Amino acid sequence: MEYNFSEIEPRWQRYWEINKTFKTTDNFSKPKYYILDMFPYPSGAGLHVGHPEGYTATDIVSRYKRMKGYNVLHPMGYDAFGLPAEQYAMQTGTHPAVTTNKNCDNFRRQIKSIGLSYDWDREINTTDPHYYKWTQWIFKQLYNTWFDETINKGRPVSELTIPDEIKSQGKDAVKQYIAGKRLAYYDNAQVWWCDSCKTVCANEEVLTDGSHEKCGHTVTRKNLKQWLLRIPLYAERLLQGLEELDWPAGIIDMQKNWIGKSTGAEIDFSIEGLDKKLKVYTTRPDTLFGATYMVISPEHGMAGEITIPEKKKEVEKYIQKASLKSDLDRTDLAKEKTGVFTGRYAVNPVNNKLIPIWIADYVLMGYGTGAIMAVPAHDTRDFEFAQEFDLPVICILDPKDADGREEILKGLKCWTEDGEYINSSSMETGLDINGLNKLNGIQKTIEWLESNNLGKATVNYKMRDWLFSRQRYWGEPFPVIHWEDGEVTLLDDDELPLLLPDLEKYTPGEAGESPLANASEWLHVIDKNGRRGRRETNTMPQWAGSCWYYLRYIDPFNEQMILNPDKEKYWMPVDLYIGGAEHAVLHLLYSRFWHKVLYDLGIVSTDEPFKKLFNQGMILAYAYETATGAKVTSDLVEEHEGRHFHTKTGEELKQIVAKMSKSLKNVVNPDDIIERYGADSLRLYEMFMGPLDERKPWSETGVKGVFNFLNRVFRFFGDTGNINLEKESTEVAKTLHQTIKKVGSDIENLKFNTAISALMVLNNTAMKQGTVSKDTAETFAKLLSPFAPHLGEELWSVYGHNKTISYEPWPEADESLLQEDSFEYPVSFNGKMRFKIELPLDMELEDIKKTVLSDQRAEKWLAGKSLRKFIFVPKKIINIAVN
RNA sequence: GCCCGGGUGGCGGAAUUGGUAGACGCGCUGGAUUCAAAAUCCAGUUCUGGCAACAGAGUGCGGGUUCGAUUCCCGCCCCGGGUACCA
Repeated sequence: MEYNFSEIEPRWQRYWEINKTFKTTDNFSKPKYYILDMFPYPSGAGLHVGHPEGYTATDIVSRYKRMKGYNVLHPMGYDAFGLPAEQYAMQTGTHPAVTTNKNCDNFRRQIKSIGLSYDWDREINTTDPHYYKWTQWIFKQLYNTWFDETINKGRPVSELTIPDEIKSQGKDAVKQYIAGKRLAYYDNAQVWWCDSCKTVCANEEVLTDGSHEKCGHTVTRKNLKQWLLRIPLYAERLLQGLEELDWPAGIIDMQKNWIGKSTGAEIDFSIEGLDKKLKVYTTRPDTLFGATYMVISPEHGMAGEITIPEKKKEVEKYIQKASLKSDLDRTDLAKEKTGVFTGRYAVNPVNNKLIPIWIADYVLMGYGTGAIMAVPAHDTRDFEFAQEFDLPVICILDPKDADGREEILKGLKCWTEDGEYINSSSMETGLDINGLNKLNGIQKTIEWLESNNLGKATVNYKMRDWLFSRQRYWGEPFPVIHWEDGEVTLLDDDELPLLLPDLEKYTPGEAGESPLANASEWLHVIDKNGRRGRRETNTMPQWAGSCWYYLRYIDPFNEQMILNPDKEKYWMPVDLYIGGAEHAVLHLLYSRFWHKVLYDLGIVSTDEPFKKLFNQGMILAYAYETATGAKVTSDLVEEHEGRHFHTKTGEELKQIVAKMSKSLKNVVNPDDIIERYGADSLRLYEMFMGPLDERKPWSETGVKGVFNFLNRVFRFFGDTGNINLEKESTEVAKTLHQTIKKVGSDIENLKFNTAISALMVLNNTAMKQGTVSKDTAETFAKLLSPFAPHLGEELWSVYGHNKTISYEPWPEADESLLQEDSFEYPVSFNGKMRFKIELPLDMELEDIKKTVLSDQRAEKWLAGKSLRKFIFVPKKIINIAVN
């Protein structure tokens, strides 16, 4: 009988759909398992083979967990706001909702054709007003929350105590005070602007080379009034929370890095001739004695007053140049140090020495206090600057036995490591750290600073406020009105959702405003007192909808509340979350932030949303190039005997691995694979290629390999003529139970490639045996079904069952069958395996020694040598060391 | 520069974390079946030498620890990702 996948697969997909096989109920008595995929942006191009990789992995775990008796929540939806649909609308006038719905339909069709066991009744779409109503509602919560640093927790602004001195200044002062505390605020900000997308973007969206991660165009700086979220207030919580997560170490590192915690001290320097202090932040207060100059950033607020009149012109010129420089490609210019002397001096608090104050753009306004004390002897950047401008270098840290100590002591070389302090005491001020090491030096200096009121220990974070508005049409509108008198109000809950208005045209409004500025009817509002107002024209970034979608799956149709608390308590947290590593800092950090705010407000019961995270690796493709490195599109390549040639020139080509791309013509479409080999083959191949988290190249012959395996399975296990044994043979029984054990533990560890290989071994063993018992066949079908569910169901029905295999109990391995009473020991001489010998497990060591050493095959390795050591490791190895 | 990954046959990849290196699959070689091909089945397949039994070498490179190292330690090289004047 033929393995007719194109008949089998749609038939089971219909069965699942009609019977709602994978509908999840809120049966709180069962143990739950929430398994989530990062939902896709439904692009017009449809699914690529990368999507089914993660989806199949989660599907296997879902099906396995169901068979293990769990109540499984496994939903799917669409992150459907986004630029492409809007750009298409600009060109064609088609409403983005139309494009989006069409693309979602296509995605749904494609996803269903893979046989994934989602509960389709919970499908969500971020562009659905029923959904974004709650995105807007969360924005309101952020707006109405402040962060209480004394208890490290977000609280409603209604619980914010207003200091009396603010109260006494009147209503506006109070409003301003509250605005300064809200997690969401509207303010003038230096923002990154992408001129290609005609929108601002968050720091996180700008790549290292200064390009926009969405479109690749270089971004520029702009000053605009925008919505921002005070995510740094949660920096410590976001950092601490990482400790308890079962996430890839790399992602944890990246998040830690992004948060960028550093500890040090803020130190006040008095300024000669000015009744003001200059505050610096440093991680090395211990090096104060080596501070030979100071630097403030060109944007520093005190630049003007610090600069002496004679230097004004020069300084202004430098500041002007620096401001232009931020518009250029900064990375190229970054290396060379530039700066200008202000003419003014500060007083070093540890020894009262005067040190010059410079302005230089290597000091950034956005970090610390925007001012530093420069210690050229022990900081590479300061050292470079000192060399450039011939400033003194005083070594205060003896590197002891390090290379180049002499040069370091003379200040000719920079030393950033530990050592022993020298030149670090002052009779005048009473501080002396000579002889101490770095750790103690830092501690003692901070104590001295604090007791003399000159500074204090401080913690700093790299993470900045999150720029939360975009000049786009196709996003969630802010439920915000700006009134003519300057007041900003939010809509009431019963006014949500604030719907996106339909537009005639989707081009941006005046002066880079969002297209919503064109929606005049929608835009202008009048309150009951006749006051005029204008709605916020910016929309939320795409991250907004994906920040909390995992919560809505739990209760997708609740119109009264974001989700029911009982359901939330049952289903949260997400037990397993699989998606691409490209979201390491963006989506995963933003989500965690929102979640923590919702937790503080009592809306969710867990502090972290995603317990276990796993990243699937990218699927690459083979590409071809000539000897000179010129790429050849895949349609011009032919293969003979494992070598590759150009179809036109006959030239031999080199096979390389590259990202799938249209230009190389090596993009694989899952639809084609399903048509030729079936969904089960697609699933199986994607899992068999290699470890889930590694990047790996697609190979069509590899698909044929697993297709071949499924054919063999169908021919053997699908033929009841082969299933006639009363009692299973020992060999097959043993392999079967080994396979049960291995497949189960491999699924738990997401090692699908080796699980499939174990199934192949079992199939090979069974086929060799020629006939198996019904129990073996049914067990095999169960083990196979999470991986190849259509074939699993088909076999199950061939065995006479009329109900789905999806909820059949997962087989248990019979350990007694795996017990051995003997073991075939490899015998090595000096670590090199020479022969094998079967020995009973209960044999005494002395007998083993005698048996092995007297074995005929041992003779030649012992001849003329003396026995040094006899190593016996039970059930492992015998090694004989000879001289 | 710094922080993570990763280098194993012709290819994708296994190896219970110190114990038989190369499971499983692809490809290739030979054979069976066939008028022939496809499909299928059987056998072989790390490299070198040998008809073979067998021997030697072998997990990026160089050292080390150990009875024994793909696995642990030290020093390098290459590839991929992240990040970058963060004081």
